[in-house]
Amino acid sequence: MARYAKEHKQATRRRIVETAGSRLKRDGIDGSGIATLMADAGLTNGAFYAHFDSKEDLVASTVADQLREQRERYSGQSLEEIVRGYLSIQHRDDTAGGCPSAALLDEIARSSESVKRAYTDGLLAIIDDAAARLAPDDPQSARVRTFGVFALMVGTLQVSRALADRRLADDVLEQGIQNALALLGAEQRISPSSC
Amino acid sequence: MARYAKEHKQATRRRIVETAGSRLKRDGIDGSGIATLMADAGLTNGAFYAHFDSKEDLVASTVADQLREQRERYSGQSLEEIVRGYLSIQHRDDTAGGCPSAALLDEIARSSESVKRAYTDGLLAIIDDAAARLAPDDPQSARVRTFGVFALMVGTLQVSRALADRRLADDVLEQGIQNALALLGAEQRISPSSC
DNA sequence: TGTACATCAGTGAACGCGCGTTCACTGATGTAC
DNA sequence: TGTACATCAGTGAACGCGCGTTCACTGATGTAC
Repeated sequence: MARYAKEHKQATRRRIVETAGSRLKRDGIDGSGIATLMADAGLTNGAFYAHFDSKEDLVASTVADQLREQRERYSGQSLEEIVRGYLSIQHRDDTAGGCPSAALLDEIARSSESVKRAYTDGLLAIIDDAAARLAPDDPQSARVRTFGVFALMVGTLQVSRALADRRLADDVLEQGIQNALALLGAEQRISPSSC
Repeated sequence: MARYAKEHKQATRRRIVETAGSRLKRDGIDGSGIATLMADAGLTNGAFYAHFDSKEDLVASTVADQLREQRERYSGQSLEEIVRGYLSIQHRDDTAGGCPSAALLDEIARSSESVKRAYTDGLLAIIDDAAARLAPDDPQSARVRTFGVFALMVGTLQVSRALADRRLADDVLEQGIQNALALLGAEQRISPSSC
């Protein structure tokens, strides 16, 4: 009945979403056209609408996929490793392969509700993972504090990327590591021994 | 000799730069066309190139102007007032009238060297003002620490803007205020009394 | 004071191009006989 | 085993539109006589 293995189309869709991840992070949402996104996946523009309702639909799917990938990456690392990797020079210099928040956050803020919803849901999963590790007894209370540390890391990476002075940009990253670890340390101190 | 008062053209240029500030922050760099930017200033697209070499030239000028305006705004406020104003719900909900870093940072990071240079220079002036207040005896040493607090505020505002859940977005802002004040406090403690 | 003129800020149409989206089609596939 | 066929993932040209940029022009201005 099925002329192609039923995984075929799904695999193509997954390939589009994955290559779109790099392209969107490198060139931005407004800076990436459908034809380019499809060419990255080895296809032509016409096939796009067999997989997605609209560009917005692809962006929402890609944002969700990127955050899922980030979440998996973090699951094998300690919180300190996450901070040091996130605020590393390699990550700063690899926008296309890095954190979708740092690459796209202000475009996501300007996007439709569906993109923001995909972003919120995907980010909450990451934050709740980290919060559970930070305060195993009461992860709910650690959620907002974890958001705070995450926001600090995102802002630091973005500032470092936007500075034209490389040495200054490197110093800002290093300062960000210290700030993030200080905030994490302050919060970890809360459960074992207050004051 | 001069058919128009010599301030005339400069005033028009200033008007374009000012109205472009709001438009760029609202719709992004890639999201704002020349014709729209000129219409905002009450002009038509053709006059653009009498004032600027290119769109990039306008963007660099606008980024510099926006940071100059921000700097003036902050000069009349205490550091704590700046933090509370920056991470307020009003600022979060007024992208067009707010901080250019929070609105444009990842597009600036993708921009040409000249835009990044304008951003770096404009931001350094703001940071050095704050560093001088934080550590009057040795502002140079406080520069990078001030960058750290600034980056935390930018990231927090951006995350708050991108979240689809308003209550969560408000909580993130509040947490950001506490984090920023904690980092400022920790640093102020350094000069008066260590430990 | 009144008229002719040079200046130049701003107009608006046009350039080639890429955008998001649509659609008639192609051609490789697995199935049916 | 070999041929005819239905399926449908993917093609590529086309749609109207807005992009950044160029340019021949208009028309209000202040100056010169």
